[in-house]
Amino acid sequence: MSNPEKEITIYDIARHLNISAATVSRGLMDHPSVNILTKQKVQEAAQSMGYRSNHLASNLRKKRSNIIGLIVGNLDSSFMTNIIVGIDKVLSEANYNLVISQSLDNIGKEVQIAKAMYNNRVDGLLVSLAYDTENAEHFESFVKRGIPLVYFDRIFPHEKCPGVEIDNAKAAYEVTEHLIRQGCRRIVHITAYRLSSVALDRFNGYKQALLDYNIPYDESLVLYTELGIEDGARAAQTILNMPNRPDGIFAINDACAVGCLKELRKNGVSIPDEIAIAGFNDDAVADIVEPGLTTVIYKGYEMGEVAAQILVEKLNNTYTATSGNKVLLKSELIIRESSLRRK
Amino acid sequence: MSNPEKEITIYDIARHLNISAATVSRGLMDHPSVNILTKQKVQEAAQSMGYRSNHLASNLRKKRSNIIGLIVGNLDSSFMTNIIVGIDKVLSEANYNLVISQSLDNIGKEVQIAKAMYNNRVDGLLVSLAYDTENAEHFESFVKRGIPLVYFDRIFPHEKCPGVEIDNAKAAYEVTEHLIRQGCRRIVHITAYRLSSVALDRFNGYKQALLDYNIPYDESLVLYTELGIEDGARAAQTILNMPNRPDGIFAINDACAVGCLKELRKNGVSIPDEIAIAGFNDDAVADIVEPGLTTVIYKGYEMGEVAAQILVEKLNNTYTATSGNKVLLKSELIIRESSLRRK
DNA sequence: ATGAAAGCGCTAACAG
DNA sequence: CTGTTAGCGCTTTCAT
Repeated sequence: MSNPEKEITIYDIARHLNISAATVSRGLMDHPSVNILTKQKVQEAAQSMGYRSNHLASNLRKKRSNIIGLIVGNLDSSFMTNIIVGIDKVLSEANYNLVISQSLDNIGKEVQIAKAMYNNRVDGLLVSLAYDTENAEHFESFVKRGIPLVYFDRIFPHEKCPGVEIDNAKAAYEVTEHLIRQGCRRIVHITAYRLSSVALDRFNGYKQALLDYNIPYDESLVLYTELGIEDGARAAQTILNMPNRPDGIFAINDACAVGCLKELRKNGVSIPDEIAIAGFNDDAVADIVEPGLTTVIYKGYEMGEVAAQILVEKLNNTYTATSGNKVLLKSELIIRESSLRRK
Repeated sequence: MSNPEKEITIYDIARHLNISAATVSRGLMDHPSVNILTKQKVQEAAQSMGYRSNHLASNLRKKRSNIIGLIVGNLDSSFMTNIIVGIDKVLSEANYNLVISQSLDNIGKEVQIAKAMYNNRVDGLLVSLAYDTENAEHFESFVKRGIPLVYFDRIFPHEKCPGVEIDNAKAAYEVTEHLIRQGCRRIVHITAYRLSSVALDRFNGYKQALLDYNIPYDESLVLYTELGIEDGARAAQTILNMPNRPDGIFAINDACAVGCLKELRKNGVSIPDEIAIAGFNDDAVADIVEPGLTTVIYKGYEMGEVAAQILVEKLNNTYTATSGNKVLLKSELIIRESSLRRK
């Protein structure tokens, strides 16, 4: 079973062509100082002899793995799919391999993955943190070794690690403003149990909008949850039991918003007339649920591309930090029926 | 920037302990013929000196990349997420790295990915084919070189390549049977434009159920689509224009079923009373749409685990083929309101 | 139970 | 422009 045709090496080509292996190597990698004719001969021979380069050997020699690690909370969204497509495009053009792991939004798993990637000698790292990650000590080993690390979406502010994200505060401000303009005065904010930078920024956007529109901030209207569909349903119960029932809800993700919306309707609440609802992310469910969920969309593809591009630049030492080491991408409010009141 | 502490090698440990590098190597990999005391010393030294093994070097020596390639149509589903978790569990225990690529259900991209993985010298391959892949010639190079390949979910029957899937025909039979028992007599079947093995099996299950229940098979009730949400909506239009309107729909995926369901309702069709609908996969949307979509669920985690396990066994040469080289996993019909008629 | 030595296939000084 | 040479860090005969 295990004797397929022998692998061809540069030595075989060298012998065949009566030149040195070094020249073959140079010819293959298109080194400038090789005669164009020799180059041609080498490349033709490689082709016809069925040569494929041995990355293991060249990587060992160059002390690089050519592998980029990607750590995300969860792969299960079209947003993340698009991010990966963007990343993949940039990295494959730059000849890197992508090793993907999902932390399942579990900080313990994230630590473990980081360690594994460190031992596997990835050349660089792209990370979107787990929901409940509050510090980034488990990534310090990379920073210390000078292995570049770029955060995206769920970032951790760090002097050495650029972050690509949207302006969460601004987007959240716009969502809240929209609800206010629809007439909402008591707006519940459903956020994460532990305030990541993303959650915090959105929280601040929410508060700022209230402030600007002279609506008092009411602490009792902020609900801290795990952000799953069921958590949304649970939040709905809490809301139903509130003495002074709110007239608007802004959840920081769609799953939670949808769970909440469905539960409220099940209990006879009219959406958006009694309570208007908005989410965040534009997951597939946002357009499927009835009524359609108002939400914030942002382009994963672009985010992946930008993050990967920065990483490649860091790997090539051509990266020049932007101010604050952050890149902000555009996002957009999508208004659907869950928040649109007929005047 | 790039002078972090020097990497420790087995030679450093050897020197430190006044033994040979060979012994260190053996000690580190727990070789039986090494004195237990020496082993301890080696492992302690490795620990305290901050050693991490260099996979690049050992891989070169062992002529293995330690990388498994995973090719899927699309990462965007909780089903696929679970598959990957299952795969990841088995492979990381077996000390393999996972490189993931998505073909975006595009056969051209799939061919390109296969070639890249071949050149990157993956040790093995796990593949779920793109929707429109009709042959597997682009994987023959792997077979020829004796690189093990295991298909899952969307498989291509091949003597050398085991496939892990569910009993699609049986599941489709059960869906159709359920619709028939709800009183449906004219059941539309929405399937893929190109009949993959998965689509074909489901198609056959559908036909068999009709046969068993003495319902004539009507070719005009079979709709060939691209299976997206919008394609479902388009299918709904086709159905609305049918002279003799059907009373049941069985789509082979949920996205398409949901698109169809929403469009029918928009046109005033009562679901399930006028038309009952069922899908396949239990995507998140199936439980969000109203009415809830009847569908087929199967455990991705298990499928990933089994496929990866088989691959590992093939890599260790301990795999013994099952009959027909196929493994069938369980699936289950989930009945929701989209097909449940009150009697 | 341990060591010496060779070599996996490639790249990068250095020399010419 | 090309060749020589020396490793990258590890594993593995073959000795001892």
